[in-house]
Amino acid sequence: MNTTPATDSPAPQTRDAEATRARILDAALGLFAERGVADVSMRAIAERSEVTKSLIHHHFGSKEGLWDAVKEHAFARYADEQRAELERAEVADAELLRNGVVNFFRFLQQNPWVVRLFAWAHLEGDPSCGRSDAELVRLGAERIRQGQQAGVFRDDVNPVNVVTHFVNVCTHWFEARTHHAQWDGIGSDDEFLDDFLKVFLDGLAPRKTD
Amino acid sequence: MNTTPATDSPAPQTRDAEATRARILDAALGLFAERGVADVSMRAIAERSEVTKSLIHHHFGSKEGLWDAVKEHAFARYADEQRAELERAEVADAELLRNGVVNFFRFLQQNPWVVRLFAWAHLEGDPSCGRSDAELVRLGAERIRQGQQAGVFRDDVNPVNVVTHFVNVCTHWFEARTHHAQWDGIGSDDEFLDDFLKVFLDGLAPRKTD
DNA sequence: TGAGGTATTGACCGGCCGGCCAGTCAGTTA
DNA sequence: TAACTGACTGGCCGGCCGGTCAATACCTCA
Repeated sequence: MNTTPATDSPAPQTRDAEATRARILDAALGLFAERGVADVSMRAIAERSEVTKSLIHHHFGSKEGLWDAVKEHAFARYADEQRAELERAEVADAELLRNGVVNFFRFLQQNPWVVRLFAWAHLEGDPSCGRSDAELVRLGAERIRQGQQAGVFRDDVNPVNVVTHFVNVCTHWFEARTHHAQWDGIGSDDEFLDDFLKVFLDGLAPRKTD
Repeated sequence: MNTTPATDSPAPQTRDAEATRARILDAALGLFAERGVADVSMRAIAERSEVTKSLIHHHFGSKEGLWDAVKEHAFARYADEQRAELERAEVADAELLRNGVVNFFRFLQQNPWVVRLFAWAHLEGDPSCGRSDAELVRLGAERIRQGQQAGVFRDDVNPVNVVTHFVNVCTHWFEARTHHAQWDGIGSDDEFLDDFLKVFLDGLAPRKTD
C-alpha cells in the first residue's frame, strides 16, 4: 500500500557501512515521522535499527545531524519525483494541471511518512525543506503563467497563489487525516480529490468577458 | 497585532488560585505552541509563569493533564467564536460563504498560537480537537447544502468536502507560513486570500446547463 | 482568635537523556 | 605478515526529566 521505512530492513550479516547508514536512516525516518524528533530517543533508534547508539553517533555525529540527514534523504526522493513529473509535461493546459494535482495527491497518499516528516519540520520552523521546494513551486507557477498567457486559465490571479492553493489542500488533507476522519459525511481520498478538482479547475477557467 | 499568551501576565501580588491557573495555562500555551509538548519541560513552564514546578502539578496533576487543559482552553475560545459566527448568519448564499471564509481566515491570522497548537495536536493524533469541531463542520456543511438546494452553489459536490477544501487552504496557509515565505513571488495574506476566494467561489457557482 | 483547608514552596527521587571514550574487530594496503 | 583505517561495541558521564512529599504561608470562616 505504501512505503514503510519503519519496518525492519534485512539483518546485518557482514560489515557494510552504507547499508548500516541506510538502516539507521530508515529507522529514524519512521520514528521521527511517527512521534516527532523531540519524543524519540537515540536509544529507540538504535534498538529499531539493531545497532548500538554509539554507532549512530559515529555515522551522524549527533541527534541533530541525524535529523538533518533524514530530512535531506526524504526530501531528495520527493523533489526528484516531483521535478521529473513537472519537466516531463510539455504544454500548460487544464489537463496538465489536473494531472499535476493528481500526481501530487497520489505521491502524498503513498508516502504518509514523508508528509508527517515535513509537517514536523514546518512546525520546527526548519527552513531547509521550504528552500528546496521553492524551485518546484517556481516551475509549477511558470506553467500556470504559460496557461494564463495561452488563455486557458484566468489571468487575474497570482500563479504562485494557484500553486499554493492546491498544495495546501492536498498537504493538509493528509496531515490532518485523523482529524477529518471524525467529521460526519466526509468521504474517501478519491471522492475528496474529485470534488476539489471540480471546484478548483472550474474556478480557474477564464472569466466570461461580459 | 495578535494575542500573545506567551508574554508575561501581571505579576502575582496575592494568592489567587484562579489567576495562577490562568498564568500557568498562558505560559504553557505559548511554549507548547512554539516548541511542541515533548520539547517543553515543566521547569520551563514554571519559569515562564513565575511559579514553582510543584505548583503546576498541584493544579494540573501531570504534564499530560496540563496539555489537555491547554488544548481545551484554547479550543473553547476557537469553537465559541466560530459557532457564534456560523449561527449569526441567516441565509446561505455566496456572500455568506465569502464572509465565512474571511472570518475563518482572520481568526487564524489573529491567533497564530492556536493554529500551531492544533497542528501539534494533529500530529500527535489527538482526537479531541477533531471531535469537537466536527459540530462546526456539520453546521458549515449544512449551510452549503442549503445553498445547493437554493441553486446558488453547484450541487455535484459533497458539502463536507467544500468545507474541508477551504478549511485546509486557510489552515495550511498559516501552519506552513515560514515554509511558503521562501517561495519566489508569493504575496501577502490578503493577496492570497483574495486569489483563493476568486477561484473557490467561482468554482462553486452552479454549472451552466448546456 | 484559632482551626482547617488550600495555595505554595524547596528539597529530593529514580530514571532516562544525549554524548563521549577507550578499546575491539574486520578489511585494506604495503 | 605487519601497519593502518574505520566500522563497531559497551560502559560511563553529567545533567535534565517528570513526579513526590513534608513543611510552610496565607485565606476563610466559625
